[in-house]
Amino acid sequence: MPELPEVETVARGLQRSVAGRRIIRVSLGETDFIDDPAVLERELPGRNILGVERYGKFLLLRLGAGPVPSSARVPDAALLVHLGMTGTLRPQAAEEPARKHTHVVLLLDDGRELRYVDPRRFGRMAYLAGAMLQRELERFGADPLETPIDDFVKRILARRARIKALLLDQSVVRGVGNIYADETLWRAQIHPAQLGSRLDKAELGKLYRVLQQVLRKAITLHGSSISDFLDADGMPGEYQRHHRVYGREGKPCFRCGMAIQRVIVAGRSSHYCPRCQKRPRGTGTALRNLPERQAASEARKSKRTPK
DNA sequence: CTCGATCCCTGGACGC
DNA sequence: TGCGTCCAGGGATCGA
Repeated sequence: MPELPEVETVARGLQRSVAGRRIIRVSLGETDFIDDPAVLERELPGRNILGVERYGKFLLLRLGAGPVPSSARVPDAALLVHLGMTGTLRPQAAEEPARKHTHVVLLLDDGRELRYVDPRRFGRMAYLAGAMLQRELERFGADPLETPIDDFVKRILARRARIKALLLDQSVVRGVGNIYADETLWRAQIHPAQLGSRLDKAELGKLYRVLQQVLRKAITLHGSSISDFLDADGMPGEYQRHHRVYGREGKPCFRCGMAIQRVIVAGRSSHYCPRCQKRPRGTGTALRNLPERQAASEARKSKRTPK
């Protein structure tokens, strides 16, 4: 579940530990999560890692020219790495035995290996350069920590989906995932199924501020370690101790004591307080996934799934 | 445009 | 102890 704060944590760690290093050799294991494995093997050896940045939920390893003539004009190039649910990217001593599910190993010029390990292979890796890289990055929306409030508001109001879906939509804002969406909505006291376009100015302002607060606080605590997230130094994050709703179904709301509920909104489990986050008063789709309706939906589902 | 459903994948939780 | 089953989740894709 690496989201923006976790990816930021990893990016900072890698910036410290591998920026400036040169990639000597590439070894691949399973490659079904790599856009084009052959391109990695061809393009990475000899390239310098200029720096490591976060871009939404992606790590961006900026790559230098490598062994091409210095007269040649080299387009911007980068290795994009999405950690999916269970991915880790860490430099390790070459002597250290490779863990199971190690799929990409980049041998560095100092003898260490930058290893990508991902049991579920929900991640993604791609080498992109020039216009291809540009086009790929443009698919994504605004960085929630960088974009001004007017732009944030404009992006929400331009759509008619539920606010939870909009926060998760990487083309609206990049980097927010299920945990931080739920935590933000609880703190902003907005129901996840509320239509984004129905939020008033005050609610949108609060949402914007709370989202930034939550993400910034999580970054300072090195993210949330739910199951196995570790930063680039192998250390767990601490933000999970600040979770108010995520993973707290049935437990009392920190604000009012009511039991936290979990429903499916936008296809994702969504945790919220039914008292603090008032249900949408609107019509139509906004009401579809409320708990009382979900019971009926569950019943229907199990009926037509015999075995 | 937005929705739900489905697939991908493995490990961990759970029931028996 | 050892099965089987379910579930988690981001993102791509497809049909409604």
